[in-house]
Formats: sequence, structure tokens, C-alpha cells
Amino acid sequence: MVVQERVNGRAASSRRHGLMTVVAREAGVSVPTVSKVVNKKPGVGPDTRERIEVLLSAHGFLRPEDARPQQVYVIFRDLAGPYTLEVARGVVDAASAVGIDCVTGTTSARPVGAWLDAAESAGAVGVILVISMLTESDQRRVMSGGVPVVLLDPLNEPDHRIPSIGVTNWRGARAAVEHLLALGHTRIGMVAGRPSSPAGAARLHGFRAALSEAGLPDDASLIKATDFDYSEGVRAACTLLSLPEPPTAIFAASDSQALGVLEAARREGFAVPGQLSVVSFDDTAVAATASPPLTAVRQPFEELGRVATRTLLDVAAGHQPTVTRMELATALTVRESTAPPAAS
Amino acid sequence: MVVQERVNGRAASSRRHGLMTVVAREAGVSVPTVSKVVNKKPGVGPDTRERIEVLLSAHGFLRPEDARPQQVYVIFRDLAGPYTLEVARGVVDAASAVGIDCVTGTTSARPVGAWLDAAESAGAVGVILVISMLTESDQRRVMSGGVPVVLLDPLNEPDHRIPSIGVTNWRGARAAVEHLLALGHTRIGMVAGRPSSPAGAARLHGFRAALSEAGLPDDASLIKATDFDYSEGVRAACTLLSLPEPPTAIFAASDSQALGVLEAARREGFAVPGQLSVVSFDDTAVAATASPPLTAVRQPFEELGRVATRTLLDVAAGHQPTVTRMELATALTVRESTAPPAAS
DNA sequence: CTGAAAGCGCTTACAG
DNA sequence: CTGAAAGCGCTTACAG
Repeated sequence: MVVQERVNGRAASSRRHGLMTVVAREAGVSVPTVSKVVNKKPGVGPDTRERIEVLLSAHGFLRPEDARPQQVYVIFRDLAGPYTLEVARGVVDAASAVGIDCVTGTTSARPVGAWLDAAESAGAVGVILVISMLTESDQRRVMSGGVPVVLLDPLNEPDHRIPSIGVTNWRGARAAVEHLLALGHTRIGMVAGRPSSPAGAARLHGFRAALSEAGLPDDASLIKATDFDYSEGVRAACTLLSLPEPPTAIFAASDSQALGVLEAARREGFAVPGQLSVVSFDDTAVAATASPPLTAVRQPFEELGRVATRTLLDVAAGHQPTVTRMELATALTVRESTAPPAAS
Repeated sequence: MVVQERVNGRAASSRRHGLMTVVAREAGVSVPTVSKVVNKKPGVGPDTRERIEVLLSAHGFLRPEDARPQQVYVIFRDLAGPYTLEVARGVVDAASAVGIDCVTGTTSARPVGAWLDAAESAGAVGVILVISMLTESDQRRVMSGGVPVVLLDPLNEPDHRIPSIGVTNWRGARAAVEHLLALGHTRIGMVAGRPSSPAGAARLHGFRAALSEAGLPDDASLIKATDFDYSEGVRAACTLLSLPEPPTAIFAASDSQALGVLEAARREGFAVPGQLSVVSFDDTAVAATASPPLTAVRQPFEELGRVATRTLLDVAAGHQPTVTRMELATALTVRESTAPPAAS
């Protein structure tokens, strides 16, 4: 092992002698003794060790493993979208709790494989991938094992051998609709995500399950599948509200879509919640500051980030997880966008 | 300089001989020749150099400076708030464009001074501080110069000797109000930030300047100073709208406050923009997905992050900036929350 | 351009 | 617990 000097030159004391040579002379000991202290080897008296350590730090010498804190990498598809920040907060929080720093990157800066290479050669603790698609070759690269990897809420089903963390989409969606049913709604529309994404499909099935358990018909005209975004939400909700017999409540598969539903209601002249109840899925910061504040199914994004980090640390410590897929529970937050249907 | 092996042991070929010794033997050259190649010194024929380089990388030997990409640190007060993500995106974007990675942290994990120490001893390129307060001792620590620092949009006036990047708050606010004046509004309220923050004060003065240039009176009852957040925005706007003669337009000093104004309008039964126009300041992602979408003064957060990063890189490269304070221009985005006042 | 020789800084094995 | 001695891997200075 090799001693490093501080990088910025400030403490670059005379290089005419070796760093240990200098300290050895000042401490009045031999170079081998200093060497043992630097490398934390036994065979040095506690007083001598103490004296040498003081001198070492006074000279700005650092043991390599102390020089840089350990790092985890969190890689997002891009730094956008309503929940990215909350996930990042969870990761940074859990990592910093154990003194680990967090490198944030995107797959637009480097492809997944290059991030894994970079993390590995930098000696990172591991990599958390918050991306919806993992190619075949990325999956192989991940499993080749150079560096520990955890997948966070991937929208496509990941390989079972890669640890991944997600959310109980089906149960969350069912709970949202059960809330509307309990309020007395019987004509409930859904602005759904694309059924090609497992998360979107799970939420749609949760919606259907709740209706079916309540003995309500499965009315395809009340379901609009769109992208998880605002403008698609506006368009889909406008269509639903223009129906001859519009729904009295709409369940949106994401906060962005739900904000679109609110905007559609405004345009079509539906008061929320007086004439239309709205339930959202995600419950990111925007849900609470919408007008009216949205009743929403909370995805525990921050907790997701924390759990992913702790799982990663666990794998990095050599504990192969016995369960590789974990889903955290959602919870319904009731705010002001839902109410019983108007008496008809 | 010392050669490093790949960290994860995969390429840890026999340690019975030195790394250079092995490569030297395989390349059929002497150890000194390999040493010159590793350290990029002259005095080696191009063919020999090439052959040795191939062998070096085949063995997974890396020059220390190639092993870890350079890093910048971006430190936020916390990972929350509407513009944090956009700033982070700008930093990551500008850094990754030149192959530099980005370590993200918060001052709750470590105080500012500890971050500077960590960045310095890790050999980071520099630190971008996105925090509103810098204590006296932090300022001294920053100026002691161990590692380059750039301040991003600090709400209190930073020391002139520390480079800082902000936004033209006064001009932006004035432009927002001029937009309302041009629509014909003459009774304009403001949900302002605390005047104790320079950004809040500048926006308030911009508001006043526009009114005064239009020859309108300075009516203190139309100005409510609050925190830059949603619930304060709701409360302040409710007060304004309950006035005997309520304003026909409100300028909010932040997106969060503006969302609160929309909610207050809903509660008090004011249609936006029919009976009340609303202009916001920030124009983060939430402004475009509000209902109705908000007319807003855009702070170029992502660009702020990019400029801060480039400034930092510049300082790190040894160019002392001649100008240490830079303010980026805002721009008004007109959406659907503003319209001429209802004919009275 | 190349390498034998000398040297340097650190580590290891061992004697006291 | 401590250090003299031997050794190792890399670098430097220089001869060819």
C-alpha cells in the first residue's frame, strides 16, 4: 500500500525525502515503524502509534482508504419527472447516514454499461439504476458481477437474478378505486398508463379488480390508455367528460395525468370535487399543491431510494439477498379532490 | 507515480512480481521502458509504446488519473423544492459534457466546511454551493482556497470575492407586472417573499417600480409578504381576495405561492383568469401543469446550473474570473392564467 | 530509442 | 515493541 499526499499541493512538503522518512525522523523512530502505523499493522506501541499518527495528519498524509469517502452511483434516465428528486433524496439520505457519498448521473451522459465500468474502476460501492429499460446486453453486463447493482422501480420486468425494488401497483390502484366506491361513485373512469408497461398494466388491473368486486360492469369506454403525462391526461379526460353520460369520478394513473384531469375539468366546466372526483397515483409534491389538493395513492419514492441503497450496501457487503424482488406498499392520502357524487 | 490495479480483484494477476515486471517480460522490454510508457514520458519508440499500452490495458492496469473520472460536488441545502432538480440537471449536463461526474450532497449530511474538506482531499475539481446562507466562517473557509467554489443563487448577498451566479430578480418582477399593466389591470396585488431575503426584496422592488412607472399608487394593503411556499400563498391570497375591493390580478413571487393563489381563488370563487389574473415567478415544471397553466417569469435554473459548472471549471483551470457576480436574465412565459380584467 | 545500473521509498521477515 | 537488514517495485540518470 502506498501513502498519498494531499492533492492540491498545499501540503506537498519537501519531496527530497520520502514521506515516511520525514515522519520517522520527526517521531524519532525508524521508517518500518511508521510504515506499520500507516498500514494499520500490529507491532507498534500505542504511544508510539499515537505520536506517529499526529505527525502524519499534521503533514497532510492520508491513508488511501480515508482519502475518498466511498461512493454509490445513482443513474437515472434523465433528471426530470416528478419523482426523480424524491428518489434521489432517499438515496442520498441513506448513503450519507453511513458516510457514503452519492454520484448522480444519467444514461444520456453515458450508456448503462459505461456507468458500470466507471463505477467498477472507481471502486464504487455499487450502482442503483433508476431506468425503465435494461437491454439484454446491459442485463448480462450487470450479472457479470463487476460491481453490485440494484434496480429501482423498473417499468419492465427485470431478470430475477438482479435485485429490484418496486411498488405494489395493483393493490394501490385497487385501494384508490375502493375509496371512490366507498364514497358512492358507480360510474368511474380511468386515465390509465400504457398497458405495455407492467406498472401501467398493474394499475389498470387494480382498477378493474375493484370494480368487479363491487359488481360493477367493465365499461371499456370509460378507460383511456395514454402516456404518463399532463397533456395526454388533459386530452383523455376531455374525451371522458364529453361522453353522453360522463363519469362522476376519474382515477388517474399518475400525478401528471391527474393534473391534466383537473385542467380538463376546468375547461369542460366540471367543479372538482362537486361534479367530478379525482384520485391520483404517485402523490409527489405536486399533488398536495394542486387546486384542489389531490387525493392520491402515495408511492413511497424516498423510501424506495433508501431501501435500494440499503439493499445495495448489503449486497456489497457480500450478503447475497435471498429475495431479489421487493415491493413497497402504497398508501392513500385523502385530500380535497374527492367527495360523494352529486345527487342525480 | 504509482500504478494501480483494478480494484475489484478480477484482474489481480499474480502479485509474485511487480505489475511492470510482468508486462516488461511479456513485451520483451526492460522495466524502465514500461515505466516510461505508464508515466507518459518521452524516450520510447511509438511501436514499443503501442505494444506496451496494449499489454497494460489487457492486464487491467490503469494510470491513476484514468482510474476515476474527475468530479464536481453540488451541495444543496436539501433535496427538495421545485427548482432543485432543474439546477442539478444543468450541473450534471455541463459536467458530463466534459467527462466529469457529479457528486450530490446536502448540508444536512455534512456541514459546508466538511464538504469542502471532503472535496479537497478527494481531489475534486470544485464545489458548487446551492444554499441560501453562508456563515462567516464558511466564507473564510471558502476563500482560504483549498478547492474552487461557486455559489449558486444565494439569497443573501455573498462576499464579492466568491464567484456567484444568480438571476435578474428585479427586472423579472418588473416584466411580470408590466405584462399585467399591458392587459389593462390597475389594481394589482402581490404575494411577496420576505423582504429580508435579497431575492424577495428585489422582486418586491421590481413590482413597485412597474406600478410607479405606470403612475399607479403604492398601496401597501395589496402587498402580503410571506414565505416562498404554498400554504402561505393560499393564506395571503385569501386575505387579498377578501378585501372590499379585491385586486383583479396577483403577482406571486414564486411558483409555490402562485399555486396557493390558484387554490385561494378556487376557495373564494374567483375564476382564473376571468375574474383574477395570476402571474408567477420561477416557471418550474409545475407552472405549465397548473390549472389553468400559469403565466410565469422563467428563472433559467438549468442554465444557472450549467453556467455555475462552467465557471467552476474555469476557476479550476486557473483563470481567476474578473467578474465574480453574474446574473442571468429571466423571460416571461405567457400561458392561460392572465387575461384583461373583467369589464367592471 | 533502449536498457544496465544505481537509487529511492516502502514493506517484510526476523533478531533483539 | 522496535529497528537493522534484505528485498521489492518503480524511477532516474546515463551509457550505448
